[in-house]
Amino acid sequence: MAVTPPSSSTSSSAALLPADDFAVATPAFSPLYQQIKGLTLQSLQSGEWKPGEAIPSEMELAARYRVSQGTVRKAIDELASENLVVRRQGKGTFVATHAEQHVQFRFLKLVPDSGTPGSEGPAQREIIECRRLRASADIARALALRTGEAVLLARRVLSFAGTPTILEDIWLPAAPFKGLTAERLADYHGPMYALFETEFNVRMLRAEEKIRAEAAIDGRELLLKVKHGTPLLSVERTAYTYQDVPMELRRGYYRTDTHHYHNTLN
Amino acid sequence: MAVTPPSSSTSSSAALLPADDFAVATPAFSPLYQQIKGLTLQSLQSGEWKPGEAIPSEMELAARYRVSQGTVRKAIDELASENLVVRRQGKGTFVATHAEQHVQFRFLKLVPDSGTPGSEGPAQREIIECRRLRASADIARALALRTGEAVLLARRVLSFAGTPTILEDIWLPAAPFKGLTAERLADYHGPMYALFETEFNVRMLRAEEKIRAEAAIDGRELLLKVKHGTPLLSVERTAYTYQDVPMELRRGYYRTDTHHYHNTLN
DNA sequence: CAGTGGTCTAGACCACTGG
DNA sequence: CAGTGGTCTAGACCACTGC
Repeated sequence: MAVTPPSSSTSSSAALLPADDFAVATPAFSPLYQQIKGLTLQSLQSGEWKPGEAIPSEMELAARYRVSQGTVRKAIDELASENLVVRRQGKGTFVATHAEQHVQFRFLKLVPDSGTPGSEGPAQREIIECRRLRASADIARALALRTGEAVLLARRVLSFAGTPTILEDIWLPAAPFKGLTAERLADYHGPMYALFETEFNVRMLRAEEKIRAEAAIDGRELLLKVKHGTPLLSVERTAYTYQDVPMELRRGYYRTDTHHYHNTLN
Repeated sequence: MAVTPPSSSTSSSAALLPADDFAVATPAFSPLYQQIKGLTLQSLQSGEWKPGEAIPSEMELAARYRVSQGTVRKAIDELASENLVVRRQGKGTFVATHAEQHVQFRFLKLVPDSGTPGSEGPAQREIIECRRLRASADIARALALRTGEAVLLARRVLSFAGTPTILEDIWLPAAPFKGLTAERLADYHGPMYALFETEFNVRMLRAEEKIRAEAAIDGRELLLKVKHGTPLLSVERTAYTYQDVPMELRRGYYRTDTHHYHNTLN
């Protein structure tokens, strides 16, 4: 079980973790590398290594957990494929970050119809408002809060080449983001998720989107400077941190006259 | 180089493939497993193993290519992660197929707002028309044809629970799909891509989509039974077969009053 | 029970990065 | 040059499937 000297070999099925000697519901065979992955995940979540930093080398981790390098490798492979960690040959393995990541907006799939993503230069941002309020039933459900709990709401417009293109409302649970102000948001240059990492120790790892077509009404036509009733892409995104805990709900309206949402299916 | 007896070891960098002893432009280090992957890809493409069939076991492939099982394993791992092949423990590795795949519509990301995908029962299909015509400039570009080359156009409506929900125009290059008729399409029950596999030996492996919001006009409002000007999701999908050759262009219009496009970001 | 994919090890060497 | 991730091997054993 990864602690025995070189006697016969392997074994695996036994536990490295506390495990379930009692109350076994499912035999639940868990490969060693999955356990290593879980432990590494815990270290990531606990902040033992910060975003952008290197984690210990495969050899070090192998020694720490008393397993072979190959087993650590497989664990880290999975973390890398989930974008929690980035491997760099010859340098090390690094905790993924939304900052300095050559793709500035990892979760934004809106691209210009012509030209490469980012060819329009950086987006101009304008914070319309930033308030603290109580979660309505649907917001609370999306953020796994109770109705009435405190949330922050930021509304902003992103413009490309001077054309307002994205209008979004961003809901955040107030507790983890204590102290976030409109000024802080407005002054920060760089991806919002990078600010969340450095200031609030909140890492967005994964997101789900629900996309619909909706007419520009209720003032959205004014903020995006389109005619009343213009079809817009409605993108509702829930972003999750460790343990699949939702930490952000974003309701965006995208103009699709000069841009489109790009997706790849495998 | 995978052909040497157990002397010292490995080597890899040398070629299993014809390789580049001359005219070396890039040193282009190619790991052995990538070469095995390439060879396996060729076998898949040539039809040596048909969709749904098992490919040789890892041991057999290792013997065939004179490499270790682990190297074959890594090659197949990548093919599996690209959904070209499906592993089933205890049974073998199988060529992926769009038929009998528990997800009936692998590339359709429209799901009902409530209930699980497919909970509405099977979609009703209605072929509106199916014609042979000459490719316009933009269709030709998307399908990597020359303007004026023969293409097939099928227009159909998919309904869920009696509600027309999807209207799509499907363009196919005429040559590979010789003999495809409206009757064949209408009579076939099951995923269209499954029919393509069995009847025309065309496998859709990957697709890209461009999504916009557009108003229902030009008769689309009639086919989808919505008011003129209703916002619809416009989904333009290009599907690719081996070697990234485009084999289908699909322009769909989705109603999003009862359904939404669902996407996961990692 | 044999055959398949899945896990694990120990050790070797290769490719890349930086001092 | 040493250190890191990346490749490859040979061999053992485990888990799952089906006869």
